[in-house]
Amino acid sequence: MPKSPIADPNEDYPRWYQDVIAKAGLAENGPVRGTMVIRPYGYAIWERIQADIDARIKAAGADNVYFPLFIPESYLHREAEHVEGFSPELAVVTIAGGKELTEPVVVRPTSETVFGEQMAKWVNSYRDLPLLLNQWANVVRWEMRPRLFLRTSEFLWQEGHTVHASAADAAAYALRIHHDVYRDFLVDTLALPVLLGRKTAEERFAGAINTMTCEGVTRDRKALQLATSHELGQNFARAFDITYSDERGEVQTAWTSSWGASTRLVGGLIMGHGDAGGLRLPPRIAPTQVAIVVVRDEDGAVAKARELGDTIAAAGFRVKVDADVHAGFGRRAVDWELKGVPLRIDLGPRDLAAGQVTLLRRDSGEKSQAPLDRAPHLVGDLLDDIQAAMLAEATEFRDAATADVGSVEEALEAGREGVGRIEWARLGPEGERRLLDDGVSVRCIQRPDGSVPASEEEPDLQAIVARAY
RNA sequence: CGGGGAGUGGCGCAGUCUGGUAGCGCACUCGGCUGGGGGCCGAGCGGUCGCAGGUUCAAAUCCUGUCUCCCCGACCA
Repeated sequence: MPKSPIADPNEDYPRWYQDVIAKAGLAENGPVRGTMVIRPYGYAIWERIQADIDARIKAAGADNVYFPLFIPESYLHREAEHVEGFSPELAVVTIAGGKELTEPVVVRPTSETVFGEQMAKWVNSYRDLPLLLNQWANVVRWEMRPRLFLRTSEFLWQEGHTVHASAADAAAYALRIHHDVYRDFLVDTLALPVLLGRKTAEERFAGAINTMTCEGVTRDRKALQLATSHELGQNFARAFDITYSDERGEVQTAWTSSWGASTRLVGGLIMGHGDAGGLRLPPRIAPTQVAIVVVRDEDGAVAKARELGDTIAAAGFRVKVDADVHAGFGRRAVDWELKGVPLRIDLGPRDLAAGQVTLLRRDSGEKSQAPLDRAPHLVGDLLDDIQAAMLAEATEFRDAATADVGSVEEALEAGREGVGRIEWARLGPEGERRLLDDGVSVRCIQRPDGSVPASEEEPDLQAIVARAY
């Protein structure tokens, strides 16, 4: 057995993560610290993530728009908590066109303020509500400790911004997005089981009255925030004067929400499913679902492989034929494994002689044979199986990493090792601060059944605690 | 900002202490042998040693200055 091209995840998880990104060709560091060059394979994954989330957002009734990258610095200052939260990580342009600007311009770290300013103009009557907008954009948050995909100074994301006539409408919509867009996408498409819940005051978005989160669990047993939805109350509506006339002609202040998910999702995918062999992609997100590998160019193997590839592609699957025989079989086998392609179909001399193909699942490593002419019909079921098995495995892993505990000290211990679950009433804000001193945070608060509570005051709430990325 | 390290072919590094023909692995190119899990042999391409100044017959190596990056601690999708 030759040495693995990547670090052992059990020995050095951070290095394993970097190795996977490099060897699978996902991304590289950009020339400026904290920036990221996303390579074709990584971007292909992001494009599929985008397409899926975008469809769900549209199904929830929001329309896409594009707002500017540059925001007047004064906008940020209009909402006190918002500036305070974002000031440390702002990139500010003070010189442009060779001249000092009279008012500095910030590179958007998020767009609540510009949206607020504009939406105030577009909302006049209760008939204009709800106003449901979304944009796909890049944002900049100057980070001290960047990590590819997980935390980069510039990242790509989607940010939704909505205006509603009542607190209840805004809350309901934010929750709807949380469930129908984020949770469903994460579970059904990325096969990542998530913990849903409310953020504590400590962890809440700057300017929000409530933040809801989807937390994933990585293979090194840390929590990773994968998507958030915020009820902004009337904080931004007041700051930007978003008002409307109601049915009786009385002027009312509106309620807003915002919600986002970023390129961090790619990091979540890597850390949620990857193994010692590299990346493992769930079939629904994999840019290439099936790789047909020609072992040797003999007896018309290449032509057979192409024919098989065409048949499978015609059935609607994303397939690539690897006829790059000069590279040697081992090299290519390892490469497809590193890239996490869910299903490999090998076509070698032995297969051809027997009129069969060799099937290899990336999720389990399981190898099997099937008649050549049957292969195309097996692909669909196999990919479905793999998708389901990956979700099941990840769920099992998460549950095994989770411990129910009864005291703050136990919660600290559990949170250091993996995920701890403790009654929120028992932990409380004091316990939360105690955990923070040792690098463990409350990832979210949830109901006993795992659903999102409507308020922190509900009885029997559970706090999920862990170390976080 | 505090503490620690590093700048040498595309990537990863040795050489620096003790100045004297710039090296190794990977990748790349060509040829051959191989071929069901990163295969082997041979031949090549490729570097003003971060930058500036100084010492010296001679500097990757010594001196001075300067810039940059990485790691560890305090913020974060």
